[in-house]
Amino acid sequence: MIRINGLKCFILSVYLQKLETIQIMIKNLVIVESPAKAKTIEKFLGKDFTVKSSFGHIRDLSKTQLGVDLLNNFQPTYEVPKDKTKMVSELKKLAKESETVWLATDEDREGEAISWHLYEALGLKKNKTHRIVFHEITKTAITEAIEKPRTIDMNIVNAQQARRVLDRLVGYELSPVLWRKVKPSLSAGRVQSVAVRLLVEREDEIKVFKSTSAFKVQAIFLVNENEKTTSFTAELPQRLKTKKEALAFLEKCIDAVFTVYDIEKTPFSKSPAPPFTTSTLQQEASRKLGFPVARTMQVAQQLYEAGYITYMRTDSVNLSNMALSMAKDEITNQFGSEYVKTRKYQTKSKGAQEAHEAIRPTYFNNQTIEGDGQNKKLYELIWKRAIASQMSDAKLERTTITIDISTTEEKFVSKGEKILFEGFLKVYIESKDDEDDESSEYLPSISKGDKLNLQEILAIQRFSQHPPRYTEASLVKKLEELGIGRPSTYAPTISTIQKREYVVKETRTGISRSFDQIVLKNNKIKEETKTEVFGTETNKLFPTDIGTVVTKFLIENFINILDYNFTANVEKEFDDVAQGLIQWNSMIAKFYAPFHETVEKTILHSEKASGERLLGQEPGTGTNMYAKIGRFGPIIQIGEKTDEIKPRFASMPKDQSIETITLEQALELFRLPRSLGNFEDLEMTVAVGRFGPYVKHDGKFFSLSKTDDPYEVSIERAIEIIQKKREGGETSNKTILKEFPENDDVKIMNGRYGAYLVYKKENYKIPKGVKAENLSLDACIKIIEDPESKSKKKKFTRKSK
DNA sequence: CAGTGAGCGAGCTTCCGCTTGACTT
Repeated sequence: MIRINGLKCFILSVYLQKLETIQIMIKNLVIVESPAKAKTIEKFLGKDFTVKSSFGHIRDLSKTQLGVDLLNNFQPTYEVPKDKTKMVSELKKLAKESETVWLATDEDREGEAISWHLYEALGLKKNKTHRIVFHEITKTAITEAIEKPRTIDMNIVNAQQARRVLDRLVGYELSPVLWRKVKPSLSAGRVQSVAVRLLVEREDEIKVFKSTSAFKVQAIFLVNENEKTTSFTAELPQRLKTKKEALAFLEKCIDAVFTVYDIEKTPFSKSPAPPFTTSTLQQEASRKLGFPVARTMQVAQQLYEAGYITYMRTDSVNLSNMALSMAKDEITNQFGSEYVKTRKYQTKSKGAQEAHEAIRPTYFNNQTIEGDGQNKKLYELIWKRAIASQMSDAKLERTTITIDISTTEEKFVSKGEKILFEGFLKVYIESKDDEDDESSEYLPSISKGDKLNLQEILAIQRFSQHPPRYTEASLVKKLEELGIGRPSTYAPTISTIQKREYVVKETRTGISRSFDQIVLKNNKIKEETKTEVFGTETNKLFPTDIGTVVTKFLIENFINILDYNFTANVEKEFDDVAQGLIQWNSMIAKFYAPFHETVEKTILHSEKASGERLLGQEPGTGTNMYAKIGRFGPIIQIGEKTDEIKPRFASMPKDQSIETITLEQALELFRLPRSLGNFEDLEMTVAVGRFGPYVKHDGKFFSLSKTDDPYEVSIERAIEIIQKKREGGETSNKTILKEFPENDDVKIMNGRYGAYLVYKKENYKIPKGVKAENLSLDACIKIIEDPESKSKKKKFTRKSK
């Protein structure tokens, strides 16, 4: 016994000793921002280095308070957010046990600030802390960085504090003004408000746009070539203003002789586009793959975490030397050395901070990857763009054929392009195959003086187009051009303005319109009127009534914040702070004094902004009817509020707007709620709520289906809906993946976030990597018993009452 | 969360930039 105990003691003491040695064994603790980056770097650095990540910022201003001391030089108060406390205390512990701490966050304003926050929050010691930076994740870059550490640059940190405090002051003072003057829960900010403004002003341009029409004239000629008849198209360079002019021109062409007057060949070359940044990736993925910007970022994040691509939130087009040589090798192997042209690109976008490389494949020899369709497609797009950026120019030749018309001075012109050397187009042409193959104009080999056979001449009425509405991606492009927002915020900004209901993303089909077409064929002129659908907008951003009213209110009262150059101007001052030329708090003071004065003035003197429009009078009573923004969104109001009269209200459906709704449409809305009669001695009423049309009975709600019209639905149908819902019981709208006959307390359900377990009305997470369908009852019970898998119920933050 | 449309009143909403999971029917 004693011996056994002794052995146990011995083992225990060895174990404890080992634990101790492990604890003091951390020589170097390196902290970066992203866990994926930490993993890569750890491999380069070897066992003397432990690499951890901060998961971005670790401290911020309070969410519920201003967090800026207005009476004390705008001194910010930072706190560690709840979801970061655990991670921060772990880092703190590790830092204490380490000989040296290396702060290796990004080399930009935010990165410098993260390092400073780490230094403060972890209580680091000056003599054992180093600040290092690298722009590319390669072994040489990292070892070089370690050889020249520096200290935290407080000027840059202060520039970040200025940025943070300014955004907080603007956002947290402007938003409450909107709550009072427009509608509660709205928001305003340096970035989002300008984004909405762009959409509102584009909509205004479209409203005042007057479409004009002119006739485009096209001739199709037939040519005999290698004993085959081919055709090609030529166009009149100028458009004809009226139908009369078009007719007169075609009449002149009757019996005319068409001769090749001139053939001109001009060589030119095309260069590839630089590799992707966040913004250009979002644009291309939207155009070529139809991805919304949020999806592009989700997929890119997965590619990054899997190690397939470099960091996806970047404003830089720069490639590391290692990447350049890998690309060169890959191009040489695949296409030959004549296709190689190593290029260094310069970032042109305003306010770029270039802490990272451009977005590129980690290894260029992976032309494709394993994974689902979306991941594969996005990866291949990134690969092609990066590879093409390192390839030689394409050499092309443009041919212009001018065709003489014997009966008039005008001449037809035909243009075509021929590729002499593909260069980078080799990579793009391959990708074009699966798209609709828009064959570039083919020009037959003809010579000067040749007579041409006319097949027909077509004069088609064409209309000028209004400026295009923004897509998510084109809005990002515009914001980037203005220097507003950062790679990490483009996608969130787009979703914020939609969440606030300033903007909706929609596909709206155009309207049909008629146009004239005149054809000359076989020396006969034929006139036709045709119809086409024009102006269809697919997945475009449209400003809502709320967005429009809020923007006009902000422009009227806070034009300097809504100014397209506001960000660019303050950025210049942030730069001055970063260089130590000015103090950050005096910069903020200069901004804040007049800004705050305007806020106060607006609260006191400005009228409520509701976008109110008088629609007309209610038939019968002659009472005024208005469309406006109410406390909960757009409404129709009948009558003004006085001491005696309470006006009547109805919410406007989402597809109608204050500006276009008619009196008749508005009156329709007051037919609801509508009583349907009794069922089981209780009244049924039909109305439209937040989740669409419903029947209310006995205090319960029953949704109408999409095919039911709330204005027309019958009493029989309503009863049917109620009974159907009752039969369906509780689980009607949940999908059960698997049940166990031997234990009906346990169920595997399929929810919005994937499969989960239900046991006696409690939910449990299924561990990652486990196929839910294959789980046995025993396995399920094991999961249920594991305290880790119990899903934490989120505290309901909304206060009752 | 299936109404409401004010303001004596209770209490709340909100910004921009860094980062990933956790979220739950």
